[in-house]
Amino acid sequence: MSATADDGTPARLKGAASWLINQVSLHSQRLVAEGMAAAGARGYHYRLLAALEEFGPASQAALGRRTGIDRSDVVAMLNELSDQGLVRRSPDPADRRRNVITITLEGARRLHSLDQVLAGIQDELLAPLSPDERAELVRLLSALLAHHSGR
Amino acid sequence: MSATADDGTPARLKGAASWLINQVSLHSQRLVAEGMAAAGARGYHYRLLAALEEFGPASQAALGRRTGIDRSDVVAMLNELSDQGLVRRSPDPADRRRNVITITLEGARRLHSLDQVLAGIQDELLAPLSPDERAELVRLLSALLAHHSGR
DNA sequence: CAGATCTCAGCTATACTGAAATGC
DNA sequence: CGCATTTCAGTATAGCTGAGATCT
Repeated sequence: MSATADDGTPARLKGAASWLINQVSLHSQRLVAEGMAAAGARGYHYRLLAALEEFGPASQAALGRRTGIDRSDVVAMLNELSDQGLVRRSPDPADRRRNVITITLEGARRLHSLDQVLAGIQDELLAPLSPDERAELVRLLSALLAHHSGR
Repeated sequence: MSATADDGTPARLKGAASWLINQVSLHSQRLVAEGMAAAGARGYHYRLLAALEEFGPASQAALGRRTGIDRSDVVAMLNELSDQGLVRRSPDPADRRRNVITITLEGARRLHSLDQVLAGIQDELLAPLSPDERAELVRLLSALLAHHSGR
């Protein structure tokens, strides 16, 4: 008798899209977390820096909306980023409730180096798929995300 | 000027498979958690009941391997399931380190009702996709999972 | 002795909630 | 006044680690 290393997965789970997505997401999150950690960053940092470079200086609330990061976590992440000199936080003269967050030169440099890290992660994550299959996967997932985030 | 309800997502993120998978997984997890909670259960409960019905009575360690649930969490989940009378925990006479976990009649009944719940969830999750697209998505995700779990 | 099993206590990261302080 | 923004404190969950007790 004795078990082989892996006992096999219940058929019900192997056929369920929800199970598959969650399991693959686990591997994906691990790859991102490890890759970012090796570069001294986090997934959240990348999201925020990307939003800042693409859309320019913004309030914390706008950043949260764009990146899907909770207002509360935006505060903590910007503390870390500004401690590292990657962003600047200054009061908005036009609306004194707000802070204007600006990406620094060093922040942009860091973002571009993280771009390389993330590209490597995509390649590792999608390794078994052909270019056509990768594009198809992105298309299908985008359709799901659009449907569920526009609720 | 002025922001619309949604500020848009950075292009870098929209094109990254890792981001898409994680975002869709978030919706998926929410749907599963809500559906199971409405039926008085949890995702972990379904996984364990499914493994027990498909492979028969098993030790806790084997259950953990089959369902991807940590040994430590298996303990807590089986406490809940046996409190509800859905499984029975008895010492293994052949190996006194082990417990033999058996699904009860009521456990099997519960599993079948959760099958219906989960089918509804798949349908909601994959709503915007055609049957062919759903099959293709499952195929692509299965390939990714096979690649990354066989490391 | 090494190694497997079950259990408990506790940790980390992600995502989120509630409420206060401030300003529009 | 209602509403938005920033901040802090705290919650929930999943996944995981370490260690002890027991047994093969």
